[in-house]
Amino acid sequence: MAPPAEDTPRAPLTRDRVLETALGVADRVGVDAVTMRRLAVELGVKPMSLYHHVPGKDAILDGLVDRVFAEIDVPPEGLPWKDAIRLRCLSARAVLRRHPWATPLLEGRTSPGPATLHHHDAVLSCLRRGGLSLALTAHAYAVLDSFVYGFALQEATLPSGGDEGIAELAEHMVETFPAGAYPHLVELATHHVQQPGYGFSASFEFGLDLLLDGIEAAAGRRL
Amino acid sequence: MAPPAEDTPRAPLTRDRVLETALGVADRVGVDAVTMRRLAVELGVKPMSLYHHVPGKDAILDGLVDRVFAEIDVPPEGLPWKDAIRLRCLSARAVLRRHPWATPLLEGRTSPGPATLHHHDAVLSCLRRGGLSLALTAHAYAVLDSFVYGFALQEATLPSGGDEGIAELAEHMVETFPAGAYPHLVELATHHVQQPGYGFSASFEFGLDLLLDGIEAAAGRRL
DNA sequence: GCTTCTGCCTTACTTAGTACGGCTGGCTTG
DNA sequence: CAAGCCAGCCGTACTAAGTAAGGCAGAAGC
Repeated sequence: MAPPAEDTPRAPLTRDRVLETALGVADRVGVDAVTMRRLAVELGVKPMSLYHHVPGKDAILDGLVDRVFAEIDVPPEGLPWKDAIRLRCLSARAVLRRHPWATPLLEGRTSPGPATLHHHDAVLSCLRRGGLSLALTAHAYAVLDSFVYGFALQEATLPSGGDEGIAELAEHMVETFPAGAYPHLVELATHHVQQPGYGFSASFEFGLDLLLDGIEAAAGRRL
Repeated sequence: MAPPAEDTPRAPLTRDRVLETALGVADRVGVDAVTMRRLAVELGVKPMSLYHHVPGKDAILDGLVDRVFAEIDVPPEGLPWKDAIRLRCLSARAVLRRHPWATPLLEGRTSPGPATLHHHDAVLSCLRRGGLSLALTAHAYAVLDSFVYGFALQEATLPSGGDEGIAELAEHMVETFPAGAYPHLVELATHHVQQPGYGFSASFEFGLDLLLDGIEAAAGRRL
């Protein structure tokens, strides 16, 4: 059937193929399914063979985080800092929506990879070249990161079905409340979340613009 | 030695005592040390006995999260919404600094406890009674939560030594960089973080006030 | 005094990460 | 061309952790 010269029983194991497989498993089944044994099966190999290419499971998770950072789009050159940062934040959130399992890993992982470091450096570069002082840059950096990760984290725990999924969840939760308890949660759940046109996502741009405008104003005051 | 009438070999096991012990272990050793076996030892009991008082480990983690929420201070009555929310956010962050292990647990846990729900309801109540529309309340809620959790999450992964600890970490990291790479990270680390008077914490109030002012302005525009 | 029930224990299974050493086939080297 | 070496993979086994199933003993009630 196949040409006998190259039946390639399988490609040789490499760190890269391990990470590739891990990313696939995480996207398809969830990050909890990323176990050494599972990866071994998917690669047609025995568990301990993985250790010849990665130091251990932590290194795999570190590698996954770095791959996710690498997916964040780089904005075109020449944009004003505010627009460039805005695009980066939007892209970061989009990436984290594609890989919801990744968000809890982002923080908490020590030893950032090259893509991670490069991303952070690029953000700082953009702010500084926009004329922000070092002190204000540090504030902006901390604040924007916090917001983007925090928001992504909330989205990651929400049901995957998007805004209708949220509405469904809200209905479920309200049903379990003791009657009369948490009136404002109930109000929000029934009169807002379950209304047509609701979108949790809209809050992201709302908050992001609040922060960006505020940073811009602070920059104008030479802070 | 001891009075024979009541040597109280040990208090009876209860869900509350289990949670109490778990909280202690998490604070002293970290949340990873909260294992069923460890809790059993601390309570002078065998592991499986715990299951007669809690359904499983997840329930214990849920309980811990709820206890943490319960520690958030309630602001005095009669404050303007902005001040009241500000105090709540500051208190929430302070609580999460006391229990750094808790931050990654907050989101991701399904089935929130009564203290958690009550806290959320109180925040919503405050915003609505401040005159914010339901839509703006939803935005404000999502945005503030994201920021507070995101910031706390960053703090949780930072070294516990406070701002000097950060400076030390920054120095360490810079040393591992290839020469010339990540110039802006290096600049930030050496010319800002390691300067006397630096405080990562200051960024929290910076960002919080940006958000609160922005929300207030939006409320003024009757959004 | 016997029953029942509550509270704790015993045993054992499952999943995961990973330490340690063995085997083998292809490439280097004489 | 043959011998050997080594990179890459495998087998075995240990540890830690969650938890399912049933047993036993002392206290409370009939």
